[in-house]
Amino acid sequence: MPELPEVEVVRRGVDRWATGRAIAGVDVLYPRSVRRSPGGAGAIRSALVGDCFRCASRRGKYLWLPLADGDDRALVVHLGMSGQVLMQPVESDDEKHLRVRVRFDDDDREMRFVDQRTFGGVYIDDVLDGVPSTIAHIARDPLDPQFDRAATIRAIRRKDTEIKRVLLDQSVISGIGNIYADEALWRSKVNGRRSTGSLPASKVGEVLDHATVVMREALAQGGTSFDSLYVNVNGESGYFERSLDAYGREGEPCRRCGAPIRREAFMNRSSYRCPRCQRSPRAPRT
DNA sequence: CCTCATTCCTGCGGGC
DNA sequence: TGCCCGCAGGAATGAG
Repeated sequence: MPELPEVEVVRRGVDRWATGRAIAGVDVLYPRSVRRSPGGAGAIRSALVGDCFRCASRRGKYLWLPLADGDDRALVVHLGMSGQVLMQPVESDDEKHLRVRVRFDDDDREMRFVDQRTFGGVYIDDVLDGVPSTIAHIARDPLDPQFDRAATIRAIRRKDTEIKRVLLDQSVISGIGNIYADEALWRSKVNGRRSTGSLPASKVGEVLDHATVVMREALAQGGTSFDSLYVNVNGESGYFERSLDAYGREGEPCRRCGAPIRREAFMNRSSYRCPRCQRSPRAPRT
């Protein structure tokens, strides 16, 4: 499940291998994957062919590739649940779930958007003030140099809801998904059901800092794996099995206190927490 | 304005 | 052995 670290790995790979190369063609093999693109496959093709990507940018879990000649337009990529971007030799077989292919004039590798569950997609968008218009509502992520920690703490505490919900709210802070939310809460010893109002600003800051650190650590691990030419532009950070303390560890002992990690339903998905380190709030929210 | 449930999708694995 | 069903969850959407 690509969250900020995985998407950043993809960004680095694309930035390195796909920019500056003249685009020869675009094949859309599955229209659903371009459903957010006005004009569909044809519009994507006419926007890209003959142009080239200037660089690869990212905010939260969104990636975009600004066009060099296009008047401030970009190809936006969102990986959703299962999206990958692969740089593949032109002669290699299509992946089973290959959705979009970008071919280049040179003979080097082509860029492939592969997505099994099709929650993700690619689309053309206008760039306004440096950000595609469709992601203007996405807040800056903690790895953004212009991320405003104090303002984010205020924004979180302004919300009248549970802390985990806000961590997942991309309009408040972006890049955090279910996995890193659980990890940050475990490190902070905070139960995700705690209401934002019941947490002092200092504790919210602690959660934020843990989220930042855990994502940096994941990035440091994932960043090494894409160095090969088979650009691991696929969002696998390798962080999963090795270093997670809470997520997916139901029944396994908490690495701090030994109590078995508990899985609970939350927002139509799962939350993992230590029942001893992350006690339930005393009273239900009123 | 704000919060929250619903919806999209398909492979996998457990249970029978 | 094979089928069915639950589960995985990011984020747009519309209801309340």
